[in-house]
Amino acid sequence: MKLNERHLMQLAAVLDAGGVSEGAAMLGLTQPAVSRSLAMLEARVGEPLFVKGRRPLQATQLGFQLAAQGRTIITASRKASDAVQGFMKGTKGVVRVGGVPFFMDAMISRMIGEFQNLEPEVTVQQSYLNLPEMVAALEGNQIELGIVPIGVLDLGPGFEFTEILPGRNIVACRPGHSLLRNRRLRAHDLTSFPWVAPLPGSPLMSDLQMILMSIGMSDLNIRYSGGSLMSVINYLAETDALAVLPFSVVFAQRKENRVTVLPYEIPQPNRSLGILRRVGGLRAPAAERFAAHVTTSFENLRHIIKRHENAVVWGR
Amino acid sequence: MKLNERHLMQLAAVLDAGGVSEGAAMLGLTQPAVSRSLAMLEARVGEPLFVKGRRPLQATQLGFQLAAQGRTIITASRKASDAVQGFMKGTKGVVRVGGVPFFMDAMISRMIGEFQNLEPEVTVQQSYLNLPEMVAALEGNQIELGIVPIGVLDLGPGFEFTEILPGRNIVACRPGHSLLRNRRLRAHDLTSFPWVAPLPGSPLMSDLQMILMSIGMSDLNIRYSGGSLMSVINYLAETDALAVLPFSVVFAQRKENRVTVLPYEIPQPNRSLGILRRVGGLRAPAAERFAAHVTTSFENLRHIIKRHENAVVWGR
DNA sequence: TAGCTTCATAGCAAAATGCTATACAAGCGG
DNA sequence: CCGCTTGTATAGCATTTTGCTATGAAGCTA
Repeated sequence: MKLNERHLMQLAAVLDAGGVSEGAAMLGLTQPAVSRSLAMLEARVGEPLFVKGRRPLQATQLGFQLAAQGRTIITASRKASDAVQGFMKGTKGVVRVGGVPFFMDAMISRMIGEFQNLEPEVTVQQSYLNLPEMVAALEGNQIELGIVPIGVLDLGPGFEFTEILPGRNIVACRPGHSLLRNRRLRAHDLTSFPWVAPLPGSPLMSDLQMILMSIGMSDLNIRYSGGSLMSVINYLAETDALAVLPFSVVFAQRKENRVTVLPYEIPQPNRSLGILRRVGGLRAPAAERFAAHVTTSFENLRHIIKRHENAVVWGR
Repeated sequence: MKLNERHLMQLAAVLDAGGVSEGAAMLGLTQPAVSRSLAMLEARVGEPLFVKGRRPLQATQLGFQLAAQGRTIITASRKASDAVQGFMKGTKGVVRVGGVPFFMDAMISRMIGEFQNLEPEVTVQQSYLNLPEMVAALEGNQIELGIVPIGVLDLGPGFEFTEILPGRNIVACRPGHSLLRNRRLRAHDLTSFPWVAPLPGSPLMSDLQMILMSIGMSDLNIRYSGGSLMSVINYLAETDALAVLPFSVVFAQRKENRVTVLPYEIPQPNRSLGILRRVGGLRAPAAERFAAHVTTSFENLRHIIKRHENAVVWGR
């Protein structure tokens, strides 16, 4: 007993509007069209849906039950239309963002929150990815956007990279660390403390290698590795350990005052944080909106950093 | 932007089945039919719903969102079909029962419970009506069944009355009432106690008038009136008041032992409790089932009463 | 009972839907 | 890398459905 969904919708409209003519008008149809639909539905069902010879129109119990389903069909249909509208305007839908863990935790998660204060109907699915997986995920349409630091731009065609912040790493430690009292730090000062290692495969890991070389040490005393940003910060706050972190990540934590910058010059990576996406990919207006939001947020952040640095010699 | 609901359903089926051909099969259609539907939907939406040139078929985010709506449409449609099936078998739907208050409270409410243990998907809407309103409600299709005591069967055509229990009233009082100790009660013994009056307009009210006449008193000492069955029983249990009640109603309360029958013969009404319904009315299989259940329940009750009376001279 | 309003039916044109047959494209194994 | 397999898109056609206008029938109200 398969019923015609259109008929169910018309039934619902008629009951809600209180008459065939009104229901037809509500759907933008003529009265005879709806009248026939009801007759066909009734014939299909084999039971009366209306009490005959009654004005104003009165539905049977079965009529009410079917109308209830018709109503949910109407609702679903309108939701579908709304989803399309919202998708095109970028005010609805799902944005899947992959990113390197520390930046996601330190900055992007906040920006997602800000963004959703403006666009509450956009859902964001965050995932943690480093460059290789990110490229694969973009190509496989698993994510719309990637947040990643990239050096040489040799990703081939089909990808677009929007720079949002120049890469700049620092050595981080807890406030009150004994090294902060030294006027001029030497390399061997740093090697006498334990270090936190970033995740293997992350850009920071190769940066740590660079520092190692510049310091001239073949290996550091690494006692902790694998933690997320919160873990690392918690760890740094409790110990005298040192870690290589992006400056902006530490800057974003300035209000909490749990980590600070050790004034020691380290070699800087030739790399920028940016938004990676497919250029030939599918339209995803909500993702574009989010990308724009992230871009302007970082633009603002850059100014804030500059003002901050002018005001105080931060980290000393 | 009005989308075709059928297309949305097909989209959902295709995504759930994992392919156009499988989705088509699931809906009992051919692959080209569904393929074209998807193309039309995509054209209407103006955005791709599938990632092109990918096998296995991969939907876009928008495709997923629309499919979700399609899925609810499919569900609603199936629910509508189920509602029809259930209606015809009498296993689904709404039964609206009107009845005289005391019988509804004493017996029918229990039977509704029993019935729904067998037919959990039938909803029952109970209302309290006396005969005139009940006839109007049946004619106006506000209720399917009425439970009412009727004397002369002059309801005109279009109504059907199924007798379920002969009318038999008794005088009720609390167990331990002083009158129960009297061997032979006289009329004036009863008039020296206060009485509970039934609701005005109820059959019991006219029965009370009859008793009044048989006792030869022009008025009784009425101190309480208007209560539902529970109120009346609570009242009787607390006082030495007397009340005219249908025997079966008191019998139904025998386990609680809060009211009992005073062994005094009163004139019996020429009236039977029964189920009233429209004969030319709409089919209502669930209501028929319920009516059958009530009928057999009362049939059983009649036997139980008989056995009970054989075993003990009840009420003394 | 007359008149008004509202629903049902008739008849027709246009669109949508379904089918079969066939062309096309993506993955896969040799 | 080529052909094979599998699955999707397109073509063409018959049928059904859907929409409209015009008109008839039926309740309600005065």
